Amino acid sequence: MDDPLIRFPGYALRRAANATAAELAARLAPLELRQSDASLLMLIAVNPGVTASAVGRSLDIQRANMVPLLKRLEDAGLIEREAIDGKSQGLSLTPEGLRRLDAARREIEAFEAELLERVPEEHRRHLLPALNAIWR
Amino acid sequence: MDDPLIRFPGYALRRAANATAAELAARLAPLELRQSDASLLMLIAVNPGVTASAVGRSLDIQRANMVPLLKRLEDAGLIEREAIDGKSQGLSLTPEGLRRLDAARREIEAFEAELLERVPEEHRRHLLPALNAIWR
DNA sequence: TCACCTTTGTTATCGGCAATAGCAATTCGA
DNA sequence: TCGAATTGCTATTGCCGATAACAAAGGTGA
Repeated sequence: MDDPLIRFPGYALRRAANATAAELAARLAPLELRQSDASLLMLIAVNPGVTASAVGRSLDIQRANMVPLLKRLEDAGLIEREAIDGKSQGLSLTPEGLRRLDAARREIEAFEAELLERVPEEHRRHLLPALNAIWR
Repeated sequence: MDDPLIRFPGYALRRAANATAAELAARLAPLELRQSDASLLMLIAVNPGVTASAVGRSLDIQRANMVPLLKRLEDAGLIEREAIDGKSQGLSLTPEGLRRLDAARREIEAFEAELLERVPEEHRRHLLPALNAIWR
């Protein structure tokens, strides 16, 4: 059937994001991690002691939505929280969190490589800068 | 803070899609349309009499999820359903649906133009083909 | 120092989108 | 014609994100 939508970059963006989200989710599912979990672990790993709200700001996750996320990661024994002052809490990975992140990183690298392979060579180097220009 | 994620096309894809989805939603909200509504109307407009499941296949919306979507559009007086045979139903726009679609189309065109303007000229023409290669 | 504004973490709730499982009715095809 | 596939549907679930409101703590300027 005739599809007038395929000429819209915005539509293509939505479809591409949906498709890849499903694939990444499938890759991370065996590790019992969701995409947001993985990004959180990555960010905490390179910024140990970072505050919850700072991570949220960087990932554009609102404070309110960070709560269940962090709780799950903590319950799973992947992160630790330590009071910085009476108000803020510093986040860090547990050894198990680090192990899980290593596994996740392998999946993510494979996923990203596969994603890039799908786009024709002539367009490949333009993808990241174009996407970043849209939201950064 | 240090962000190791920005080098991942998959992450950029997710962020870009989220950002633009919010913008488009804001543009369509005054028309009381959601993104999925608008794409549905567009598809029905150029394929009058098309079947519900065919639209769903084209947009990758499962049959089960089409039901509330179509019901809302019908309740709003934007589409009509007509039995084709005992099993399928043909979809078409009402006059009001056509008017609403015209308004939506203006918003969408403006949104898409604005989106494209954001990406630097050298990358611009690569965006659509690159995205389509990812999901098509 | 004190009053005020901001930040942080939290609860509770909602909306949009997509997925799964299962069902009844109908149509299609070998 | 009979089994398989298709269609529309109900019900439920999960993920992600948004909003509103709150208490407690920190930061700041007069």
